[in-house]
Amino acid sequence: VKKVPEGVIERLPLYLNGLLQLQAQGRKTVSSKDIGDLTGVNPAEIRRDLIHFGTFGTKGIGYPINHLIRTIRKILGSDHSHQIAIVGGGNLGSAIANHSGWSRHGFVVAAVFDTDPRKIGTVVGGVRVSDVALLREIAGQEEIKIGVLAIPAEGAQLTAEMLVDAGVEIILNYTSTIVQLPARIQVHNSDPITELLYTLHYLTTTEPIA
Amino acid sequence: VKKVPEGVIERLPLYLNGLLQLQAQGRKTVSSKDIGDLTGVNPAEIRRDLIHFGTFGTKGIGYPINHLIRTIRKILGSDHSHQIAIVGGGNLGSAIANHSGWSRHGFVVAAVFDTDPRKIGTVVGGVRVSDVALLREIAGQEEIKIGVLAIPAEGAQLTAEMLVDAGVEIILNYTSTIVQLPARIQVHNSDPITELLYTLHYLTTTEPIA
DNA sequence: TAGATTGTTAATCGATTAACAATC
DNA sequence: TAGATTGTTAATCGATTAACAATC
Repeated sequence: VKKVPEGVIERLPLYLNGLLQLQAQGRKTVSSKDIGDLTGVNPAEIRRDLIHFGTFGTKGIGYPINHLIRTIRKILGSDHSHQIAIVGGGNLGSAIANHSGWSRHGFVVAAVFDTDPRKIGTVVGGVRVSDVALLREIAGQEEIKIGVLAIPAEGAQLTAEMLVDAGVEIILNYTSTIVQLPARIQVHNSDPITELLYTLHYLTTTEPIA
Repeated sequence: VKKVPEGVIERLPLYLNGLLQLQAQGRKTVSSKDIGDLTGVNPAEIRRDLIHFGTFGTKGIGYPINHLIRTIRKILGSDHSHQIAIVGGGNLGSAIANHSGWSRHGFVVAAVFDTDPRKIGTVVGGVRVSDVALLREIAGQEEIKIGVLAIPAEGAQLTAEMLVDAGVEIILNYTSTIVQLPARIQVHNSDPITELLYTLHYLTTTEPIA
């Protein structure tokens, strides 16, 4: 097994989404061109990406869709289940917890935490909200490796550290705070403002502020 | 002016966040090493990135923080205001509308849309929720160029097309649907599940499913 | 057989990193 | 002067794309 570039792994979920969409349409076979049309990725790049993991295609025909989906899931690790914890039971945390797609990809929302006594004990996304003070204990018990930060920016650093203490290895950060954590922890920043900022540069109508 | 690689533009918002954090701490000057420590980007890369836009640094000293922040804002286009529309007034839409950081970066939440008659007319994030049927009219009036999809996956494609019809050029898509739009439209996918999927591959504990 | 599409090679392109002279 | 840090060059590395023989 050779080293697989990070870029390849980043594109696999995109391919998976596209394949699931095509599968739902009843397709049995897909070509790299089909996937390319749907995802915007160059077909040659898709073929090159897939070869890292073996040869599943048939010349002249394409790829068997079910087999390809299974294979990508195995590569990504979404063929078995992963527990996640959501910190923050407000609008954002609720929206994430109620997302309908988790189970389809093997994720289980195992815990939701908040500091607000009025929220603790209520049910969000089918899970009872727990006090953040119990984070370490519960996250340990439930073998949670993935944490979602859906809280105000101020508490991000401290809460991220608590998650790491509890054994979490992947953090999805919805705040604009840049959290400082050990290098082994994967932090994915998903703040809408930061995500939109870089797109502004490509606005065609760069209206001058007269 | 030479062509600036996309990667550079993508990193600028990250630098900006880091700089704002350091500015809040009272710093007047920063080195590329400071920014690198905070953002995880190689200092040499930061210096190379900045040179695309001119030379603002002083050898032996570093960069004047206020000037650098102003410059990055100008490059990105966040030095003047941009109206955004949020489609979906549920938990996710509300969370996004209520985000405290919009105004700090020149964004104005100008409209929130929903299809649910019970939501239309209520106030979310300081904005009255409008019927999606009025999307085209209102988005045109308000000169909205940025739309956020905070709705169930099923409606994503159709709603995205409505946004484009109304003149929107940038779409932040929180659904897992891959939307098909003209190439000139910038779509940024921010579905939490898709974002988490690729991180799984790097989980240290790749527990086999015995 | 003719058309389609893979797997693979070759060519290009851009991004990353290290290193260091210039200079505050 | 000594230490720090930029701007810039050079070397490396990986990603992208086009092209095509192989083959269903």
